[in-house]
Amino acid sequence: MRTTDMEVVRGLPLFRSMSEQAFDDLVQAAYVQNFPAQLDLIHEGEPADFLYVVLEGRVELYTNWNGRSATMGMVSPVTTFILAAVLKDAVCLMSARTCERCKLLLIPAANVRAAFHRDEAFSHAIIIELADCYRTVVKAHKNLKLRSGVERLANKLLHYHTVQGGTGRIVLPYDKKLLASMLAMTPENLSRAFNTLKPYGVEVNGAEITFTDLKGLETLAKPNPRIDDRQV
Amino acid sequence: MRTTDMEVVRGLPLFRSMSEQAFDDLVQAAYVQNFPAQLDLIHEGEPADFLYVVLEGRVELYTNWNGRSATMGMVSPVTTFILAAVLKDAVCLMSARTCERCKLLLIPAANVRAAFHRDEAFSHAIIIELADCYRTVVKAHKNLKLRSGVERLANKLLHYHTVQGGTGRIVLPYDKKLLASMLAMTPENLSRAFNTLKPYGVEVNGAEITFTDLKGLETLAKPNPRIDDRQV
DNA sequence: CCGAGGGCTTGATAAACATCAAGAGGACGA
DNA sequence: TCGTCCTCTTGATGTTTATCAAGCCCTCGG
Repeated sequence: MRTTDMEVVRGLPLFRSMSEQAFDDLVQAAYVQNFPAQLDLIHEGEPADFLYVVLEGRVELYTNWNGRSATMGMVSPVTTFILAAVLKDAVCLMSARTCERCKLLLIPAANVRAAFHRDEAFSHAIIIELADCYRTVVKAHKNLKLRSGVERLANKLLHYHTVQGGTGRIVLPYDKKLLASMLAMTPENLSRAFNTLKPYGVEVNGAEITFTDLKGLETLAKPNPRIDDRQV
Repeated sequence: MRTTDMEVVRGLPLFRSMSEQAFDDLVQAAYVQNFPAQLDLIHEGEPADFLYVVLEGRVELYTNWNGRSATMGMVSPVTTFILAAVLKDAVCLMSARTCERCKLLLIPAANVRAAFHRDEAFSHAIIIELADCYRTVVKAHKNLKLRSGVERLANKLLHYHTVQGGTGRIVLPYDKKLLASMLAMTPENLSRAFNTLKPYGVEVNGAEITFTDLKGLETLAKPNPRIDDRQV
């Protein structure tokens, strides 16, 4: 692993507080690998052999049942995924595939489990990380249960607007097909939802969106920190 | 706290492995309280002051947004709830209310946080508990995203059938109004969903349900351990 | 320059689900 | 005993969302 990659990983809240020794052990056993776009990394139902860390590119978590498919989440750099399955030594509940070319760090599951038994600071960091994961899924669940498709889109747009500096103009970070599946809707309905938001000052131009009536949009969206904010 | 209550709590996976000392400290600070039915215990958005343990009765976790309401889960004895918020010292993401008369153990949040910093076995138990919580919500999310209302009902019935001994006959543990909100549907649609299942050998008689074509029902329901099983 | 394919949009149609209204039946207290 | 309340069910209707089909536009390779 390149030194810069290692420093970035070391800087994550999950690894920041663990001992030098324990971190070195973990990194020794791990390896970095590049994957092409659209490659299946994990199939749900299989054991979790590695804790993954996304260094570059984006990974989609999804799930299947009875011929249907649903996107469960997107993982951006620099974040870990399938931590819970690794810790429990259980099968994965979700599948994962690369959206684009990705650079990933793979840490063998057994080493992660050994590390948290040996390093107390690490196990405390895991507790916070797992609590965050849990709360993230609860928020996603609330988003889906309480809001219509249009409302989910409106809040997602406001979220991007905040993240991208609040200039009244954003660029969608994904193509609309992927955005649709993140919002649990079909591409057709995403298109219609954008039309529904037109009277609220949402102007679409390819991946570029401008807002001419932010207050109106917020009145519709009614953003809520306990659904929309990462850090709550 | 009565001795028998204390023994039951001590026997939970979350508390089983912690030291005598640490458990005593926790219990000293805690207190048992009885609550009437339909009482609000927690409002989402408020700080998590206590870790709750349900000793008797059932508690509903729910959430509100923009005038709408959704049931997020039911807590049965003997189980804890709002662990994640307590550990993070964060606001609750869900509200909680008693369904019936309840006996609860309330452990002050600060004591829980102190305990996991002091007792390593406890922090390991917390990790497993949080991983379980996480995976439970992921399963609930999959259930909602991938299945129709009728399919969710069919799987819930099969689940009860297994839990209640597989005799071809079950008794619903909740009234149908609550069952409906657990299945994320209206009472009207639950009633219609039961009718849809009639051709699959599901006979309803108040809270008592008999199955005359389990194979047919399973063909429709397509139960999946990674959605329906508690222990996966 | 053309043609193929993919992303995106739009319209028509159908399925799933919620809402509103009404009524049957049972529990309970006056 | 009666009336009231509540649960549950059923029908009619409207909303939301998915599906199917078609077409536009852009890119890319020949």
